[in-house]
Amino acid sequence: MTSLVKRTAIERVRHTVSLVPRGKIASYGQVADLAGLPGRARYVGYCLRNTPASERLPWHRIVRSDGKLAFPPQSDSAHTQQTLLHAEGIRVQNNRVSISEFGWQPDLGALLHEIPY
DNA sequence: ATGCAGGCCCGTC
DNA sequence: GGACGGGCCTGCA
Repeated sequence: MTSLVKRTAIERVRHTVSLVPRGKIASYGQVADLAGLPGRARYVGYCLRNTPASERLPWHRIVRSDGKLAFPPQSDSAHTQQTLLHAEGIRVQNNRVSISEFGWQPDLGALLHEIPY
């Protein structure tokens, strides 16, 4: 299953996002770094926006570096994201989550096995 | 804490 | 080519 040939950037991004475990969150920049695309946080946002729901990516586990959700507080998307996070036991208050509490801290050694970048 | 200006890099027009 | 904007980030006021 662990294909070592995830070439295109968008596939790398999607793959990396898919590795974020339930109940944890990661930032756009973090995903970009892990995907071997340092400095391209915005690109990660672009990818998620353009990823069809059929991909079943845990897009809701991706937030800004300060823990805030990337959507306007009252938007449908923000509401959906909050609901999904809540369902995983992640508390969302004032449109933000606690990085220290829920931030994903991957084992880089193990990741090297998943993401050879 | 909150806001904003740059800077970043890619995709689209 | 050039211009513009984006589910961003960092630094500084």
